[in-house]
Amino acid sequence: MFKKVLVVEDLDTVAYGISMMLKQELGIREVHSTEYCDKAYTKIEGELRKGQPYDLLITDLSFKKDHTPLQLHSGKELIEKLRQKEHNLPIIICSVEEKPTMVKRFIQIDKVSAYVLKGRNGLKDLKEAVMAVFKGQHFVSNTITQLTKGSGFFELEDYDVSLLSYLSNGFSQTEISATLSKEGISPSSLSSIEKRLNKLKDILKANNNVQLVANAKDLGLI
Amino acid sequence: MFKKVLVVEDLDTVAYGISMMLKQELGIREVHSTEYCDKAYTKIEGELRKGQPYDLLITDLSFKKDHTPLQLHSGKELIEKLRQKEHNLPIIICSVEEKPTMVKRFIQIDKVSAYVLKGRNGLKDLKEAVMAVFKGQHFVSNTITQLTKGSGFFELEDYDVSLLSYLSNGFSQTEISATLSKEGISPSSLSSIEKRLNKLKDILKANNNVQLVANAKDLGLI
DNA sequence: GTAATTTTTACGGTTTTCCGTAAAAAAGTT
DNA sequence: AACTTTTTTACGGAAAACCGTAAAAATTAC
Repeated sequence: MFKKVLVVEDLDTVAYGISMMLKQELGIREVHSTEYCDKAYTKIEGELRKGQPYDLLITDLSFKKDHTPLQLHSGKELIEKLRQKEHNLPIIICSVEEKPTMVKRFIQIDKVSAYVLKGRNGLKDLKEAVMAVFKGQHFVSNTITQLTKGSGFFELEDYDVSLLSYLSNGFSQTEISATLSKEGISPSSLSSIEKRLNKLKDILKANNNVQLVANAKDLGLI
Repeated sequence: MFKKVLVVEDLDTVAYGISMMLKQELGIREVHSTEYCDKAYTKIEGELRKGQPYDLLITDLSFKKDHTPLQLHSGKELIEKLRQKEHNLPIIICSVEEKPTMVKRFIQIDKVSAYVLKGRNGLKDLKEAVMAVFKGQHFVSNTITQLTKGSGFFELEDYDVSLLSYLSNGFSQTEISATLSKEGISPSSLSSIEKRLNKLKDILKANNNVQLVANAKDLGLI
């Protein structure tokens, strides 16, 4: 089994739970944990230089902002920086996000070994994942593989979410159009934005932009 | 210290972490946990009938939906049903939501003893909360009390909240005016409604109705 | 009871959203 | 290459939101 594992997770409750499981149920002796991606990166580099590198990285994706200034704001950025700097240790992502396309991306491009969905079986899945990865195998939580098959579920693109986000921040449609075209993001015309928003109103069953944003908030999309 | 505690939490990682902490650090012998609010309710009732009631309830607020049909969909509903049925055991909420008005509501109306924010200090806070509640005191995580103090915490009238609520349900200002005058609620004129909404936009720092509703959602006003 | 103040309502003008239609551009097919 | 389909953009009119001003009504003060 792995001997030295780093857990990156901002919720201390979760970090504690994972660490305990790794130690008690998998008998891993050295389990370190940190609440920030920046610290995680320096730790990984540091231990490597000491000649005592980590065997495995388990990381969350989203981290709450607080008042410490950071370079790396998400698990995604941490992973990308690690791979960019040729750190090849196996990585397990442990997150509540269940977007199939993202998961695929992580596994194919960033060579992530496993994707565990935090949920009713999160910890059991993680245990399985660690064992699988130790054998050189991959692991993805069931609920996600199910999602990739049944495509009846609606999934919004980042573009749509950003529109909703702009709206919720008080931008008018005209202002959104101007902002997008300034940033070279397409489509950017007022007309296209209206069309997208109409599609979203249809999906989220809203009569107007106000209700649209309200419903999006309720669903946790923004 | 409490002797018999029920933890209601859908993420097994979190449930595991909390349970371990309660047992190991606070020496609580009987720690049960469940992933559904419905089960939580029946357990509480059941143990009470057996004459071995729980001393304390620790519950999350939001639960992921899966394919088991449920009566109680959230911690809020569980708590309300318990109080309605005269279950007076102390309750600690442990959630990621940090909406000041909600927290106040829980403490004042539902007689919740503590509100712990899941975050970098979630587990430490929870430990403190349990000890405080055992002494008959209240506990609210720091980050939340900061929010209630800092940058103006406003008490809105029911009228204002109902306006926001109408908006979030897709009503136009004209429709709201018509509805209010039909129900004999004053003021009901379009002009007055505009004026109120302008005041609200001022208070909640919003440029337009869309942002207004978004911000109101963030604060848990609606 | 009258004056002063506040609240509610009314109205006009400008901007933005909302909604349909349609052209222009891009992407995909054969 | 020619055609079809999809995506993006353009435009015009109606509805709604936005913003200022001001009259009417209700409250309060004296």
